[in-house]
Amino acid sequence: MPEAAKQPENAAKKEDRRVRRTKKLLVQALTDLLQEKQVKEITVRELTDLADMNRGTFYLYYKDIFDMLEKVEDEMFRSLGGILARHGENGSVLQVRPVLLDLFSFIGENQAMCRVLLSPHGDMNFLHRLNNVIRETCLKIWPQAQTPDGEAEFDYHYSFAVFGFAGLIRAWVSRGCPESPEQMAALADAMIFRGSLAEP
Amino acid sequence: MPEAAKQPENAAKKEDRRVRRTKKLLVQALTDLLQEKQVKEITVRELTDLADMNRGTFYLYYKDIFDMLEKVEDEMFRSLGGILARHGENGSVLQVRPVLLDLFSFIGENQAMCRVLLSPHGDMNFLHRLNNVIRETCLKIWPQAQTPDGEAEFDYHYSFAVFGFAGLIRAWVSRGCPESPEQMAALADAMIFRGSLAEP
DNA sequence: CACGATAATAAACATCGTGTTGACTTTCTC
DNA sequence: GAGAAAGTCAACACGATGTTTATTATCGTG
Repeated sequence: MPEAAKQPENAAKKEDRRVRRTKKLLVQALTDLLQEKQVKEITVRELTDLADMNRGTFYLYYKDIFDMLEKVEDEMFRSLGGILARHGENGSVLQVRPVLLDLFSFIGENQAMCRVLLSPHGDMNFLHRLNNVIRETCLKIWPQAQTPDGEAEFDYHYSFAVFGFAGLIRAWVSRGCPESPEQMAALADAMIFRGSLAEP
Repeated sequence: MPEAAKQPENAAKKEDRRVRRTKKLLVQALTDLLQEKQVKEITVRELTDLADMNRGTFYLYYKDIFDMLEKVEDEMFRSLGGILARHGENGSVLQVRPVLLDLFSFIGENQAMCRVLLSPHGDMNFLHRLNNVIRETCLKIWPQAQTPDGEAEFDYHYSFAVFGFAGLIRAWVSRGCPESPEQMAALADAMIFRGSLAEP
């Protein structure tokens, strides 16, 4: 039985306009609510009320609020992965500054979501996923960084760097990103490689 | 009507033995549950079931699960505040290394709670409170650190340092604290003041 | 444009956790 | 030992959940 490929596995095919609209409204509502309360305090009812849609519609796409947050993060990491991959594809040794610049540009474009994810109401899992993505990318495309002094040592250095990086991002977006991505890239570069509280 | 001071406002007075036992059981149960699931997924019922006590008893002390977590964190920050205050009381300029040593010792003693608070299931608010405590302490007892280059600049440097510090702690406790507090203090010192990915 | 397909709505449902109450039993402190 | 306070047990109304059904609105395509 042929049962021809009705829906192409290639999910790149654009979604129905109604679906896009619904998801966008839900994400917008979630972003708004996350500014004033914890994820755990948000109910499906108030989310759909704010988005002005039927409660049942939510369950067409998400299992619960947390599942939704995770899928939103998935989308961010998909973009992030693309950025990191582009810097590693030419085979040469990674240049740090351009990567940082692209990262800060991307973050600036996604201010609202980054702000809530790193806020006190935010999601610790986001930090951990960020840690893993950057760590593994560095392992792949930055050979000389591997095992500076044992596996644990490596873990410690990267945990510090990535969490510190996240802290910098948090401070930046919570101020509304007044500095340019170039300035922030330079600042991050200095703090990662020469110390965050070092005397100049 | 006299209504003499029945319960002394001085809360330092030891609690009833039953209260101590109940709270300890609840904290233990919470710590256990946080190892396998998000805060938001924990119900009062399963918490009290695990602690083997009546559900109503929980509400004698806490409003809900999140309120409980916050009170547990309060206790940690109370201890932490004491540690930081002791280093600042002699009036002299702060010595960084001894502070770091005491911090890592304290964290080692509170491994279980630190592990869950900084895990993917953890609490972002904990990170922010940590940030504020350390930042304000430094402002008080470390005069030369004030406004290295404007208020924003100061914020960026401390956010990086404190979040990085938290990342280091996370990596350490998630490995079971195999290194000594002395080793970790030295490592943290180096990363904060000379960079986390600097060449040696 | 008109068609079939599919997304969204509306209402109803059982289920579960919540937070609070009152009467009781146990345990602590003095 | 006596009085006070903590813990237990059962019950309650309430609200959010997740699922279902029939119905309507909107979409993409030929």
